[in-house]
Amino acid sequence: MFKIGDFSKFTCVSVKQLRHYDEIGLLRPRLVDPYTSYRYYSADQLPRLNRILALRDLGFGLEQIARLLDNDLSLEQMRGMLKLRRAEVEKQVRHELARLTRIEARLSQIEQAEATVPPYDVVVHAVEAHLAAAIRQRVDADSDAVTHLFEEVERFAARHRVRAASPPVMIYHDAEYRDGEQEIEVMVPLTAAAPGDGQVTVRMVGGHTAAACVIHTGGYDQLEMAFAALLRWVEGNQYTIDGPLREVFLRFGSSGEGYQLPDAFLADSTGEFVTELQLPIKKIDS
Amino acid sequence: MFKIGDFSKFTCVSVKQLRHYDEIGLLRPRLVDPYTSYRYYSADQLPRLNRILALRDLGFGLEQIARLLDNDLSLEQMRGMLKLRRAEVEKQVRHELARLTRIEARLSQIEQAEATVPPYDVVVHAVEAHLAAAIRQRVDADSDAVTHLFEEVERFAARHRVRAASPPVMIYHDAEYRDGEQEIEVMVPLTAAAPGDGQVTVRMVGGHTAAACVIHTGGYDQLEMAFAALLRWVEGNQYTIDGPLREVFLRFGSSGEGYQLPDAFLADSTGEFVTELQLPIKKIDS
DNA sequence: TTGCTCCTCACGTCACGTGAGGTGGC
DNA sequence: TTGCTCCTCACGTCACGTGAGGTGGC
Repeated sequence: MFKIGDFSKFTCVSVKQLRHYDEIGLLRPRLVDPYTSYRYYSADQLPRLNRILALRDLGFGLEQIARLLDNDLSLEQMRGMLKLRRAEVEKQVRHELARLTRIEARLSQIEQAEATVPPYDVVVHAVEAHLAAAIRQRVDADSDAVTHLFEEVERFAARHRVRAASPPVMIYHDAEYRDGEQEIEVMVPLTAAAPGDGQVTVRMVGGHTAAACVIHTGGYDQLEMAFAALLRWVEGNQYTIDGPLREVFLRFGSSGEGYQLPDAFLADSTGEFVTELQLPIKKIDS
Repeated sequence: MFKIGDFSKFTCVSVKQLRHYDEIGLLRPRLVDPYTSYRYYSADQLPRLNRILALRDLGFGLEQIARLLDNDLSLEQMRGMLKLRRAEVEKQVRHELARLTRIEARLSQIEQAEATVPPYDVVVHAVEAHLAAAIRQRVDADSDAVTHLFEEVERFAARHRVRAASPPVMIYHDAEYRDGEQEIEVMVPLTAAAPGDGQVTVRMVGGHTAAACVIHTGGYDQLEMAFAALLRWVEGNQYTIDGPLREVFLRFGSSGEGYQLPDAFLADSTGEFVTELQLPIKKIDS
């Protein structure tokens, strides 16, 4: 029989750890002195402790280990648990490797002089499907024509009283980005369906499980830089493009911002334009 | 300006997360209504939020991110942080890969019929250096000669009143394991130095930063199985042997157990022998 | 007697998730 | 008025580490 300190010393398991295992019932001391509450461990308990440590080293949680030890399950079950664990660890490794790639990408961004341009932070998030009033057309994306199209869909939504409190969106349906005239779709989100007319279509706009996104602040003439950063990120991180580019107009002046608050809160109404670029992506090889 | 729910929705950041970032001062809402305590966020804040999310995805902690954002440091500093982070993630990956190897080893142990033999749980821990009274000799490790040698060092330690409360140890100095006569060293730990005599040497026994260890319960004639399991584990997990095998006699009958408690606590004195095998190891390629 | 070891609370960790219980705006 | 959204506590997570404050054994 060993006092906790000795047992701790030659097992290389901290006293606190042993007490913790006692507390959760994972490894009870063979004997506890009723007067002093001193814990006494027997050499018999070493195999169990070692089994606990070995399973912990495989990444099992203590509660799970308790079940593994006490139900003493069949080899087949044990094999199942191990394979599950293996899958989890493999996933973890993939995750950390992807993280490494992101870090490398960021480092090389610093190495290159591009660090002197405003830095863009690329973030991956989902894009929800939603109902929208939309107009799709071939126009010059830089022209006033786009503004007119937005006015049209906004008028449509206002007329039917179905404008949802989310920002307007523009989708670039051509694979390539900006070269004069191209196929774009302007739209505003709706709270409920309304009958379309000759110009405006009401449709569900599909979502994406993952899109690489950047926020661009300032005029639209510099959106190209944001898009370039987005493309570099997507390539550098082993993704491939999986859908048309979306532009979300988070702030674009005071007009048409039905989803904004009353004047009292328009503290930032004089600020610059804020636009999010969303590029649907998927992992290469999956 | 957006209410927290809307801001949450199109950033794909949970409301609770935004409140948390507010609480720790990482991302304060542009405006908080003094009457309702409602939080209002501005589109201006999206770049900062995206920066937070991007850094978090690289694995930085929130407190660290706060420092990175508010001190806005030089490119050189940022590069240093990233390289540090990269090193940590690489370490993490190596750790998870080693874990994968251990899981694989355990799986293949199950696949082979060896699973029917008593399962040994191999654990890696340090072996402390310590002072000991020792006798080193070429003898047959299975013979009574070993017992006599232990009696001798125990007598020596008792005579000088320097016996430490740790179990006796035997070291196999030959590279190979058990084949009749070999070079072994028996020893008991001491609390203080004492002058050696013709037979007994007093010396510091070196420690090891890592040893693969198994607990064997039962007679010594089956220790070979434990050793075999140890060797398989060491090979299967890409380690190489880095020192002589050690046998620690954690329980070996009631005699000579000066580190045990009075009779009242000898509840397990009739139990089987308990022995730990310790094989110093190091990682291949490091 | 003095260290040394042991004990039991109790709190901290990290980034939120999950209710409980209550209020403001359409 | 009824939902819906927002608010503030407060507790839980996971495997312990770190004191604080006190006691038993040589």
